This record gives sequence, C-alpha cells and structure tokens, in this order.
Amino acid sequence: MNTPASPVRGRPRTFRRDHVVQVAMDAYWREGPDAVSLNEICRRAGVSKPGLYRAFGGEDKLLDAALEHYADVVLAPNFAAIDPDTPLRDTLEAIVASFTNADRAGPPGCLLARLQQADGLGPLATGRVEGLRQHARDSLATLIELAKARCEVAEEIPTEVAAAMVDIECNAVLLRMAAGEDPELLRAQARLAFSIFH
Amino acid sequence: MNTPASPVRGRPRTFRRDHVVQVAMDAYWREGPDAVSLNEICRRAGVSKPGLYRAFGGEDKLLDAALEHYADVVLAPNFAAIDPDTPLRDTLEAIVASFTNADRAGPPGCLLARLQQADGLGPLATGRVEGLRQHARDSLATLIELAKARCEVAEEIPTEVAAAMVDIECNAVLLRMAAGEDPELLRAQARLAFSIFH
DNA sequence: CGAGTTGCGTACTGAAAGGTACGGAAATGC
DNA sequence: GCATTTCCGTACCTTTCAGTACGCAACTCG
Repeated sequence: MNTPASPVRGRPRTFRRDHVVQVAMDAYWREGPDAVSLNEICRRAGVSKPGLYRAFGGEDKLLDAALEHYADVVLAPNFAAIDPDTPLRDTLEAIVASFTNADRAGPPGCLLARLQQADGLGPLATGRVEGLRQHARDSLATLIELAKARCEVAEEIPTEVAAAMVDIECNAVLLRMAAGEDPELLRAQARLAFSIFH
Repeated sequence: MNTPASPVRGRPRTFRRDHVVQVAMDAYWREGPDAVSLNEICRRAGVSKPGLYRAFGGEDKLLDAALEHYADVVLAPNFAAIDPDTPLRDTLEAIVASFTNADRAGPPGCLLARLQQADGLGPLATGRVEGLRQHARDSLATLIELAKARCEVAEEIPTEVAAAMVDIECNAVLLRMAAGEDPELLRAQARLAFSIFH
C-alpha cells in the first residue's frame, strides 16, 4: 500500500503520513474531536496545513484515517485478547480492569466512545464509527451466545439487549475515565452492573 | 429578586431575560453547549449581543443561568415525583420510562448529562454541574438506603457504588436518547441492568 | 419644553476556524 | 546547464467566534 510505484523522479517526499495519523489519533483520543483543530494538529505534528490537506483532503478524511488507525492498533488487539471460552464475567471483569487501569497505554478513555458522543462529524467518520460500533455489538452478541450455551446467561434475556447493555456500560466507563472520574468507583460500579450474568 | 426597586426613571426595559434563558436552555439541551454559539442564541432569541452581555455577562454566566433554570423546571419536578416508599425497581423503571418516552416535554436527553460530557465549560457552569451531579447521587443513595431497609437491595452492596451505577446508567440512557438511539432497546437494556435490585 | 437617566442595538475588534492560490525547492533526465 | 516532474510551505481567503465602543432611543423630572 506504501510507495505505490516508487516515483524516483521529482522532489522526494518528506511528509510522514503515518506520523500525522498518530498525532491526530492521540489528539482526538485525548481531547475529543471538537476540542482539537486542524491548525493544532498541524502545529503538533510539525506539518504545514496544505501538506495535511494534500495527504488527507480535509478534516473528515483525517479523522477517518485516525479512527482507522485506532481500530487497527487499539481496538483489534483488545478484541483479539478475548478468549471466548473463559466465563463471561471474567472476560468483562478483565475488560473493565483494562479500561480503568491507569498504566494502560495511551490516554484514558476511548476514541471511538468519544466519537459516538460527538456530533457533526462528517460522512466518512460517521460511517466508520457506525461500522465499528456495530462490530463491537456483534462481537459482544457472539460472546453472550456462547455464554448462554454455558448457562452463564439466562435464556430469556434477548442477546441483543444484553449486548447493548454491555456495550453501553463499557462506553460509559470509558467516557467517565476520560472525564477523570475515580477508576476504583467505576470498576466497582461495572462489577455490580455485570453481576447480572452467571 | 426581580425589579429590585422598580426604576421608573429612564427608558423602560424591553429585554426579557427569562425568555433568553429559556431559549438558551433549549438550545444547549437540544444541541449541546459546544454546538451552539452566543451569536446563534442571540439570533434565536431575537436579542442583540450587547443586550445579552449586559444581562448575563458572558458565555459562562449564560450557561450557568440556563442550567439553573433547567434544574428548577426539569430536574426538581423529576426528583419531586419520586415516591421513596415505592419499590426501587418500580421507581427506576418509571424514571427510565420517562427518559425514553417520545412524548416527553422538551428535547430528548438531558442538559445536565450533556454538560457532564462537555469540557472547557467555565468555572460557574462547572461548579453548578458538579453540585447537581452530587445532589443526584445523594438522592439516589438515600433511595438505595431505603430500599436496603426493605431488603430490596443486598446489604453487601456499598450504597455509593449502587448509586454510581444507577447514575451512570441513567446518564448513558439520556445521552443515547439525545443521540437518537432506539428507545425500546434502551429501555430493555436499562431494565436488564436494574434487575440486580430485588 | 429641555435636562437627566436608563436601556438598546449598529457596527466594530482581534483571534481562530477550515480551506486554498501560488510560487519556490529538490529531485531526475537529457 | 536546462527542462521536467514532483512536492512543499508562506501567505492569503472567507467565515464565525467571543467580546466591546459608542451613539441613539425612550422614558421621568423640573
């Protein structure tokens, strides 16, 4: 995907696209998309604004690229770390523990959770948020189905309701973490909410 | 507090402060404080900007006044409608039903919930948000203590953890309602979360 | 009718937002 | 060296933001 044909002619490129993506992801993650301007991202990345526009094409595209990168380097490993065979409550406990761990890599909270709350995002970012959100709920639904088969979740609870509940609870924890709320209380509160399982 | 000495001298006042407060409350409630500018509020209220500045003194003061009004006309009646003697689950069910009712007065969601998510608010608004938030948690804690006495809540659950859980769940529902999520699913999900009681 | 008092809105300010026109810089090919 | 190709950043645009200077309008008092 990189250096599509190694164009040896012309001035060599010095614009480091991936570096800008990382800076943008960190900024949006840490402060939210409404609180960070393109000018500010240019300043932090040490890049000129036309350069950024040439590489991405606008605010929506940049945010979309940042979110894509976030999905690759943060979300995917998190999902991959889930073992479908461990008890659901332990899995949820581990997830919340990771969310509320102060030594976790990156800023507290979650870029995706922030973007779900923001409005006026632009079509690309909106679409990607919707996709990732749906993917998360589907994954949770699968997990819950498996837990149902192990009798850890009552049969009469609709899977998608349980998935929505876990999703909403996790998002709330992440938003509160980003807002600086007490991690201990958040963890205890989540444990209580998830005590409906098993 | 109004018309402190009825100053009959000079040009009579035409600036309707309470009208502006109502317009501002509605705008902040509906779209969030980051999405509404002072210019926009002036436009909607049919008021000049210097007039607004004379009446309030700045963005922070206006938001604070809007939030105070919200606490008076929305939050207080909601709290007053709670009967401490009805079972906790029924109370929570009724609260969530009200939150997710499409025919409810005012925009969906909650101004206070929005402000808790926003950042860069200004000292006055921040202080009032903190106070209202604390008041909500205290009220919930009282409710839960009463429910404990009626054996509807397990003794080993710390009251403040349960209060935080209910508070966070309610806020999440309100935020999702503001975001346009399916009320039916939100209601079912909340009912599931609150099934830990009794 | 002035003179005094009070309230009001037009028209401005500087800063910052997203976005772009345009000419110079740095390489290859001849 | 010179043309060609490619990329880069200074300097600008328009719009909108929060906030204000200043003069006019509308009333009471004498």
